[in-house]
Amino acid sequence: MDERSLLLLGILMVQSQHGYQINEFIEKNLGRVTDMKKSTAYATLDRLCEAGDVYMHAEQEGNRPFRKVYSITQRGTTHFFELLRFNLAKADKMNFSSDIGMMFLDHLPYEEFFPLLNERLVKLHKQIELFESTPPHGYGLGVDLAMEHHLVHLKADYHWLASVISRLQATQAK
Amino acid sequence: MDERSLLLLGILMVQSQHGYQINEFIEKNLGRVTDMKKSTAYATLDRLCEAGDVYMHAEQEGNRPFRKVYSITQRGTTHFFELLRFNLAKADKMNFSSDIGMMFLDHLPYEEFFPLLNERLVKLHKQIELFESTPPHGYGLGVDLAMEHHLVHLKADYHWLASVISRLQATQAK
DNA sequence: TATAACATGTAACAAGTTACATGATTTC
DNA sequence: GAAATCATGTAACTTGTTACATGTTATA
Repeated sequence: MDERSLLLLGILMVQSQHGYQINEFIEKNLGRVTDMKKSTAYATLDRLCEAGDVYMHAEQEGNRPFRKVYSITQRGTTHFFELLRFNLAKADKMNFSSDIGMMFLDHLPYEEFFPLLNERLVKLHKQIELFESTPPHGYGLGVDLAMEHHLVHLKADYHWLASVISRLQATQAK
Repeated sequence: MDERSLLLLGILMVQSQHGYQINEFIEKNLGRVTDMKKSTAYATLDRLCEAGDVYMHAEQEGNRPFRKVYSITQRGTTHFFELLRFNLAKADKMNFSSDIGMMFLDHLPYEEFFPLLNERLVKLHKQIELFESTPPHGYGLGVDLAMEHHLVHLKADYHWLASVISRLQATQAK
């Protein structure tokens, strides 16, 4: 919703782009930061257009498929800064869907939940490796910080889970 | 969706309860773990009923408003364990809406973003304090672990943000 | 000549939220 | 007698996803 708009407006703050281009940029570079899908982006761009935050004009080079090029308007720029300020001052509400399962851990015997948690630990480890093997984009300080933020939480999650597993193991050993 | 069902089934694994009771339990004790709203719970209970995971019977004590008491069925129990195993083995996909804003930090001058990030830091601090001032529930190992998990991420977020602020300050000072 | 990449969308669906509606009973 | 608590919902809306539809051009 608001974050989707902020994302699109922010991308258009750099330069005018057409929808496909925007979607590609998101897919290739921001897959970790957002999960917005293409059709959502197209629809949101439409909404921003209607709201006057963004201005669209069609372009066509030769016989290539036509494109809708979006540019941010003055109004959109103002809106962007509003959304940005709000977003930066806001503390994320974090809720982790895995906490739901965690709460009911007690219903499974050790032999059951131990391999399950280990499976999760391995998945987290792979995500971290993937992250660390990817070089920084160089799209600017902000983007790098966002990536760093993500990594911090991945690692926190990993270490916590590892500690849970070893504590549970210790309890079991008694 | 699946987590909502898991949550409700898990609550009913302990004992049969009526909707209001379930909602109250969630509101009072699990507000940190889930953001499910009352009407969603009622609707989900209906769906679980239709699916045969849960069995409903109406009760009325004297003249008090009637209640729908839900009990988990054999099928529901099986389903609960399926959902639980899947949930425990799963790594959360984490995306933080605040990362969107972070990415565009560069668009604001230091004098602007510094107080905004500080405002966020204060909010995080308050959340952590609130968390730590609340005694553990004693609803079991799993619930305590889920709370601990939440706190771990809050603290990771806090420390990261503090480090970002001091690094940005250092850059600025040059 | 097939298929990947370019470029846009729509329609149907699913999930969840908000705000409202209802009505009894206990408490102040 | 008013307000809070008990107990349930429904209808309208928002948001987002999935899967499909369309047609061109470069590449293998």
